[in-house]
Amino acid sequence: MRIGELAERAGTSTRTLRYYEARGLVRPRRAANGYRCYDEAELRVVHEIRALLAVGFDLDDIRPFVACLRAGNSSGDVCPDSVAVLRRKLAEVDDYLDRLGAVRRQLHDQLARAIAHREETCLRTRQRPE
Amino acid sequence: MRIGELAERAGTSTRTLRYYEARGLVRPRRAANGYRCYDEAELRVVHEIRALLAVGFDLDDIRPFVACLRAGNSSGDVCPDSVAVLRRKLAEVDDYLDRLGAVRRQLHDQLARAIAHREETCLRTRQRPE
DNA sequence: GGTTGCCTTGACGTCGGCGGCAAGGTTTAG
DNA sequence: CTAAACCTTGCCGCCGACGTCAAGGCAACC
Repeated sequence: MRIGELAERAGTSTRTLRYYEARGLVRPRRAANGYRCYDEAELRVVHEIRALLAVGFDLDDIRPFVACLRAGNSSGDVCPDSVAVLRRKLAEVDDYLDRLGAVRRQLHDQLARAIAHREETCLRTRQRPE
Repeated sequence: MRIGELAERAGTSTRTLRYYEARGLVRPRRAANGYRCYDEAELRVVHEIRALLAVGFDLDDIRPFVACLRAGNSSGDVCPDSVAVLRRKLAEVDDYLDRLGAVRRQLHDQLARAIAHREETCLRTRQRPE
């Protein structure tokens, strides 16, 4: 299939597919006229890329998964390199969750104090005669 | 004080201070020779900016806090606009925490399945003679 | 032959918070 | 007089995943 059809079936743009190719993630054959020519397997690859991007991976991290799929595995997750990336990403997410939790607590406290201060000021203002 | 001293006392760079000025967050007077001239209050402002940036705010969100400080309040948090931003940011963080939690669960499951699959394959390989 | 709709490569724009450099002016100390 | 250490404005670079032209080639249909 050509690039337009793949883009539509994968729910993305032709620009995106060319970008993935430039980054070495997708390798279409070329027709005699120079047109890119993708087989069905590439649809699967593009879906894998999109799914991992949506989870927060960058394209470099996704490379092992694509290689794993290309090696004939039913899932891109099962190869050692992929598992290593999954472990690392999980650790990164855990880390980020911690920091974001701390941020949440700080924001919450900051907000609570601000509101408390406003209540106080409001009371004092009402007490003050005119 | 001049820009170099403020930068050092605030723990940042002169480039950063000029950037904040370009974004309208800091307004130094100018000396006769054109040099920027900051008073003590600006140090406080810069600290406020830095603290909020560290929490994940962008410069536009920080503007109300700076205005609040400049209005003479002891904290940049207590003005209505600041409180509104705090509320919104807290909601955004909560939202992001939810999504990141979902991502974490997906990564965890994905990793577990990949490892399980590898165990299985490993067993089958050992069973197969030679 | 002309139009339409694919396709190609190439190159610049986006967003945010700066870093870094260039080319020059100012002030102070020696 | 000169060097050092400030300061000024201005402009390009960065990162990542693309969007958005521009200029042109190819294929199919009327």
